[in-house]
Amino acid sequence: MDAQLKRGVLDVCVLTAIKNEDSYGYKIIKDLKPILELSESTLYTILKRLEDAKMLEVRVVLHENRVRKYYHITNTGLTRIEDFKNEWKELMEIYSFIVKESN
Amino acid sequence: MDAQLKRGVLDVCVLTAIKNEDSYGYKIIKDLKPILELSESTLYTILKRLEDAKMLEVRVVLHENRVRKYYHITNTGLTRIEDFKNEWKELMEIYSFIVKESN
DNA sequence: ATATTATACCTCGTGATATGATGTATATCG
DNA sequence: CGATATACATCATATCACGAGGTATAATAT
Repeated sequence: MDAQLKRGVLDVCVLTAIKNEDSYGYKIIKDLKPILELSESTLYTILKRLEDAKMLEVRVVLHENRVRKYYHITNTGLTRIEDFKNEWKELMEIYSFIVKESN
Repeated sequence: MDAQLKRGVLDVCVLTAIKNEDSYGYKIIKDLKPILELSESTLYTILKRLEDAKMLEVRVVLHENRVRKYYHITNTGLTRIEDFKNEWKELMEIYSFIVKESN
């Protein structure tokens, strides 16, 4: 999938992957795999960005001698998802324009 | 509208604006205004990029002592639009995932 | 025993790209 | 005569996806 098209949905996908149950990087990548392929470097960059933006809160857990960073979505993060849904409506209008003009 | 979400559709919008009738920068901005706001710096950058990618061909015309650059879409440009429509299907699946998880 | 794979994190450099600021020039209208 | 419309262009900046590379432990295969 085109990288440019991905940009608008990537962070919302990550937020969605965390929304119903706290999760951590490695698991998020596996969970999203059927929906959207994303590399570790991409994901960890996004997680950092979302944490800085206070859309996620982090909790470090030791699991079988390995560090796991569990992320929890905040209200700001939930708002981001809702905002996206509204932006999607605008995007649908743009798509309609493209299809309409194509024949 | 979020700049990141725009990125995936901007070039295809410009191609669509030119598709049925050759057009030029200034006119494209005005034509797209109801659909999508884009600045001159953005548009001219995109036109240059699409021309470099052989998706557009340019023809310079003198109109009332002012230079106009008319752009014509190529087969490569038309293919880009069709490719976008297929990518849109993938994007719809991602959107479905986001909505489904948000119940 | 040793090599590979899975789990789990991270950073750095690069390339693509949207956009504001700024610049040039002509025509028209108040 | 000044403002606005028409019409082009470039540069610097900021954002961001992603490959390449790094660290470390546990489980599985050879």
